Amino acid sequence: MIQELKDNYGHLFEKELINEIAQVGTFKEVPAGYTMMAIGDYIRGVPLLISGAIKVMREDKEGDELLLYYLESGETCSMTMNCCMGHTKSEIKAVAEQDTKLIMVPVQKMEEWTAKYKSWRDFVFQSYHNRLNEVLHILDSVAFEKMDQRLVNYLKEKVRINDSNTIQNTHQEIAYDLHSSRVVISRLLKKLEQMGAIELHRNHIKIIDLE
Amino acid sequence: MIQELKDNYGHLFEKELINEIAQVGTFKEVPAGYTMMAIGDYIRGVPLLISGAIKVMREDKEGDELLLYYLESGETCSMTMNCCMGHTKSEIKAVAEQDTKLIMVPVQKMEEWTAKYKSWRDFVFQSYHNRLNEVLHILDSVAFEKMDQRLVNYLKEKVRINDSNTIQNTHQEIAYDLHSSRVVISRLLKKLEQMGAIELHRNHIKIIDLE
DNA sequence: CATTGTATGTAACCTTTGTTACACCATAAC
DNA sequence: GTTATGGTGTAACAAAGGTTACATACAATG
Repeated sequence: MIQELKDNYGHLFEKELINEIAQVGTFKEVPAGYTMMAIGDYIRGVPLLISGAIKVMREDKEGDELLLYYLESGETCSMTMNCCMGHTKSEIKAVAEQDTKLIMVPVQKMEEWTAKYKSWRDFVFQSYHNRLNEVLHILDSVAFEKMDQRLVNYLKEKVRINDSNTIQNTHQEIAYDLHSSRVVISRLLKKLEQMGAIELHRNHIKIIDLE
Repeated sequence: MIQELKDNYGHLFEKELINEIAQVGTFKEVPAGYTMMAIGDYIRGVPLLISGAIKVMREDKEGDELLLYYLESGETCSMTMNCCMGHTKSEIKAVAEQDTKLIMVPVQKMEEWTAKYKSWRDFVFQSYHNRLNEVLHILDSVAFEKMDQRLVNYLKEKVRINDSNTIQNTHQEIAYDLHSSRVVISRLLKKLEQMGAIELHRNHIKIIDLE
């Protein structure tokens, strides 16, 4: 575990902090598709990602979903901290986008380290900073852009996160992420195909050129 | 200034911190409607609100706006901190909703106090926590609700912030805040009037009962 | 009182998005 | 093979919201 911590967090944390994390943290491996947190869950710990990616979503009362952002290696979940601080339940849902390795740190340590280590403090602030910006960008997207542009952004981000030009999703799954309907997404995807930007196949989409 | 700090922040900060703030902070008074920050501005300091309220907005490239939330007394602007940390320009616009009194603290002090005072640390985290939640609620609203419901939410919030059942705005101004068009807002307001929820007048709206 | 500028009301129309319905096709299960 | 299941394509329609256009009303000013 120490080695993985050094590889992914060595440039962020001082040696003593790395050691403390190694002592109290527990290593976890979760498969793609695994639901790591649901709305209303109580928070047990703060995750530090080693590899893979986690998809973070918002949900309304009717169970409608909206993709917020992805967490990648070297990142943590501000929302989790958010909940710990407020001693409230989770307001988001988190699902492994890929097979993911991470270290869970008990929440009590958070405050202790915040006082003790400048590097931890900076990390937590930076994390809040990043998350706030990402939520703002999603808000921009939902408020100011039309569905065709949102779909293109979505596909680009998928390509980046999974580092592959093939997107392994059904139209229905994409519709859930964008909080739209399958028919609308199929329609817009078909338009993109006719423009030569993508190729449609059953259960996967090949990205040619989203310019 | 000390007295105002004690009144509004005495329950949050220890005496030494209050004294430090009083030493380095500058007291400001801004009239309703004053633009305190525009997109792209560099940040000079962190504001601590004493009285009044500040409207925080997002803007896209075309200059279209969207109301994010209001800052009230005892609150600060995480976005500002956000920008200080990243040494980036402002991503939001801030306009005084009412005549507002506040204290500006130079950004350099922020990091110093974060190490020195637990109460300041807690305040900053709490502030991030609140802002993140507010942005999430706006996102919920934009993503999951229709314009009629968003309008009702908007009117309710206006009543709360200004502590008055009369809203001093034109339909056009409301349309800007909700990123809609004047005609749509007039249409929906008229519907609310016919339902007996509000009374429409030139330049102001009287709220009767939004249930 | 006449003029001007701004706020509001309303109709007609268009675009985007969502809904329903159904056909067709690929794959896996039998 | 046949059947069942789930994914995709498409048409027809509905609803929400945005746009254009214009009438009207109010208030401030000269």
